[in-house]
Amino acid sequence: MATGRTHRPATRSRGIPEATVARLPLYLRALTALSERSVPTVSSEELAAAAGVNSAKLRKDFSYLGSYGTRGVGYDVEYLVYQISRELGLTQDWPIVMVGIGNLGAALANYGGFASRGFRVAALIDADPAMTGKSVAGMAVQHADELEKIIDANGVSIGVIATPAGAAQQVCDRLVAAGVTSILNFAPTVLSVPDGVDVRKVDLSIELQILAFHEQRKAGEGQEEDVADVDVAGAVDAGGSAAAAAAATKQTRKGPDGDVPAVMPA
Amino acid sequence: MATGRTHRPATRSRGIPEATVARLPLYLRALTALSERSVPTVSSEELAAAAGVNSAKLRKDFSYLGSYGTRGVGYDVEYLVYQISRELGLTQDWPIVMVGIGNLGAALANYGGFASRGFRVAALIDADPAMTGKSVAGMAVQHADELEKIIDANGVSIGVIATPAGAAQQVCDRLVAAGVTSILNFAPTVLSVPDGVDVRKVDLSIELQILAFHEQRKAGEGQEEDVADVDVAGAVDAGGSAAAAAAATKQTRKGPDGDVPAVMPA
DNA sequence: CAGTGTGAAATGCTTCACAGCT
DNA sequence: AGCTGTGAAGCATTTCACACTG
Repeated sequence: MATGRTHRPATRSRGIPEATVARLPLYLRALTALSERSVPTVSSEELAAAAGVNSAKLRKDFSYLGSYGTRGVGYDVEYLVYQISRELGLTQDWPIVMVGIGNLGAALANYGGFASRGFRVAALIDADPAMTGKSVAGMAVQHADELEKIIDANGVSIGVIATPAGAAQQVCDRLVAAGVTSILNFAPTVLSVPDGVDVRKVDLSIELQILAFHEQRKAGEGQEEDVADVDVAGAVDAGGSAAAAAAATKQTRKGPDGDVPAVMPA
Repeated sequence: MATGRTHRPATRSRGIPEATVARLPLYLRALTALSERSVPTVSSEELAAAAGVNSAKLRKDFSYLGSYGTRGVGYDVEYLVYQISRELGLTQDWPIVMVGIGNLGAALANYGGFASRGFRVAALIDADPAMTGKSVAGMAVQHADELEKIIDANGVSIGVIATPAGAAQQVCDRLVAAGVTSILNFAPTVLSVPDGVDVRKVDLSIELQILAFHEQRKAGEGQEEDVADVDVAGAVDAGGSAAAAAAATKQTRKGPDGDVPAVMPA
């Protein structure tokens, strides 16, 4: 009890690991699918396969929520759906505002996944007066001036930012000042927020870059040691940045661990 | 997932932790911004702040790449941009195909962040014949029939799936069969792929659900023990699922650790 | 039995703190 | 003097393996 932790007193039992929380929506989705097919129960093995994780992890995850299974049988689908929904806070209604109704914002507004899970788009907001009044996803876009009023009137505590990077921090500040305490950020910027405000970010290009890293590595399979220049898919070089090449010469760079100095224009 | 022999014994020096790889794009973004402002060098402290991480972590991350800094001074911005780009594989050109040009697909096609970082959209593909030939982001949408041909002709190894959930696995299979080995999946489904193919997923509603979890918890701040029903922002209950309530009664549920049975319709 | 729930071991990641270089 | 680079300590997460239960 009273685990003298600095971040979050976590009374006693409410210590659900962040990694587990991040997987609950996944389980929920798999369970919802089963529920729609009227499957009454699942084993940890089956559900884990459907959610794309391993079964030991799933059982451990569920153990943080309580003992919701039946030994020798498995889990009751409907019951688990309810428990996880409740744990995630989806049994209540979450009004959200979306700021920045460009291509991405419109796509998000049209995205069905929100409404189906307790989220309700209370307003679409854009700073461009030309957008005001336009209908997106069956909803009139409102001007940024209305932001505070809308947040207040609807008791909004979650905001979604889909503006260009340059506007994001400013929008964020206004959201926070108006009472929003959770932000989902699609703009490619680091947002700074006061303590007590949560920010999660989704950066589309970051994901691709991570894939590129692994993809590049695949090409260099088989033999290592000679990291020289394995060229993938016919693309040889494309010389990243000329300035970088210049800067490179003035430094005593050292490869990974005394390895080859890597491909670099002398 | 059967970790066959895929999971890299790390020949010796090439053991860059996954967590580090995931942060490299972040550093790169911060560095690019500095570079544009013609800042010549940064300290780990400054760069860490710009990237939103702590400086010890950043230094440790960089140490996996090599010794690219100068003690007493910091890191040369241009040089580091180059090194990270190279490590991520961004000094080469990555042709990608995007499948599913709905709202989200169009948003992605228009998203500037790709082109700026070595990625080149080789083709936009949609299964709907009505979309064929339409121009999106200055590019003609092509029909799904062309998929294999396009992948082959362009040497595409990265695919982006932005189709509805129902079509995703099928599209995925075709991509893989045609030679794609990295997939970025926006459809809310678990994709199964053969060994050697990487999948990363972005699920918009999952992120919101995680925020909701933390948001819900904030409301219960101050006193614990009585988890009864702290109502947030005026939203009282909204009784999740009637079916779940029914299912609930037939089970000897046990709260987190013998805690209150939680709010639940008798 | 079959399948959950969970201590305990293994692995991975972050943070500390300081030696060592410029 | 200042700041990087890194062992070692501290946490968090995953995996193992098996006692326990319906």
